[in-house]
Amino acid sequence: MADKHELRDKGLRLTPQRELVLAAVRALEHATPEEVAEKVKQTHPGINLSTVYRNLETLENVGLVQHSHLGHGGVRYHASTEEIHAHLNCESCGTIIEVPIDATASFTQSLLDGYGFHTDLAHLAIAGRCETCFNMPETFNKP
Amino acid sequence: MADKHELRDKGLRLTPQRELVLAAVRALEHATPEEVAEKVKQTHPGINLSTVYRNLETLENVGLVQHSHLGHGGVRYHASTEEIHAHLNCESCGTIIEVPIDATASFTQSLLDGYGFHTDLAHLAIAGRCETCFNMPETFNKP
DNA sequence: CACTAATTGCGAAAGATTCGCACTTGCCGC
DNA sequence: GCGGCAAGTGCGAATCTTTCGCAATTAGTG
Ligand SMILES: [Mn+2]
Ligand SMILES: [Mn+2]
Ligand SMILES: [Zn+2]
Ligand SMILES: [Zn+2]
Repeated sequence: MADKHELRDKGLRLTPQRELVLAAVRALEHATPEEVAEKVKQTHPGINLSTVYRNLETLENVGLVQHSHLGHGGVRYHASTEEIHAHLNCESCGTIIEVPIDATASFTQSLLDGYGFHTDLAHLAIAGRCETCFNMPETFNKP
Repeated sequence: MADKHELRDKGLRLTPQRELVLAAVRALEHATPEEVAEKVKQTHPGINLSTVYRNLETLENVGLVQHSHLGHGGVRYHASTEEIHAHLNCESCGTIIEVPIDATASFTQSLLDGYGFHTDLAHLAIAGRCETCFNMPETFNKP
């Protein structure tokens, strides 16, 4: 559960909705706002989807959660942790593989050297096919 | 402009709308369906947005255009060329830097070796900040 | 030129996210 | 503890983007 103080410490009011949204993001890993709402409804059935959206934005502003774009679907939220990671998103089965950011360091460095580009690999996923799906071409969903 | 035969050669009917959509994608580079429609309207004001969407899909199915996701905004289409490229998308100013795919080969190889993941860097952009925007923090648009 | 299937235009529908606004509630000071 | 007020919530409507159904049009074929 969300520690009572971490929200207050960020200057946020402590509401049941806000606590539950944060807890849901932590529990679900890479959840859409819709999925977060679904989870929160288990404990607080009356919560409104707007409230979920607003709290996700608020929690992101204070750094407790982050969003990323995994591809066709909508935005997904995950809890901020000390270990930043990139997402490898299989476009056939939707599996997400997390890659520690230092496994990508030489690549991002080369983009900096070659193009002056400061890469944020956490924000957008890297698309592709996982091993399993790659070996079953008939399952290829159109990206 | 679009060569009359290339559409027929793909088994597609040659309609003014279809030709103009293809020409617009080629002229615009990384355009949204909306932008494509806007461009086509200069020559063919009556074109319907649905027709643009349908033609983009059709042209993609025969390989003449491709879409990619640059981030928050919607899908963008560009003409298929022999040189596949990844997109570096500056989240502040929207600039897109194209990176030849072989500049990314050692990275994608490392994802294959480490995770069995077959990467398609053309489909989703790589987010970050261009040199200019990186040096003017006040311009940071929220991603 | 006539026929048929593909394509188009149009309006409505669907899905995702945002907004306006009146009502409620957490929090601060007294 | 209590009151006041700004922050937060619920609700419904508005937006924005993309898709669909269907009747009318049109490209391609012979
Ligand atoms: Mn896609
Ligand atoms: Mn984003
Ligand atoms: Zn997969
Ligand atoms: Zn920039």
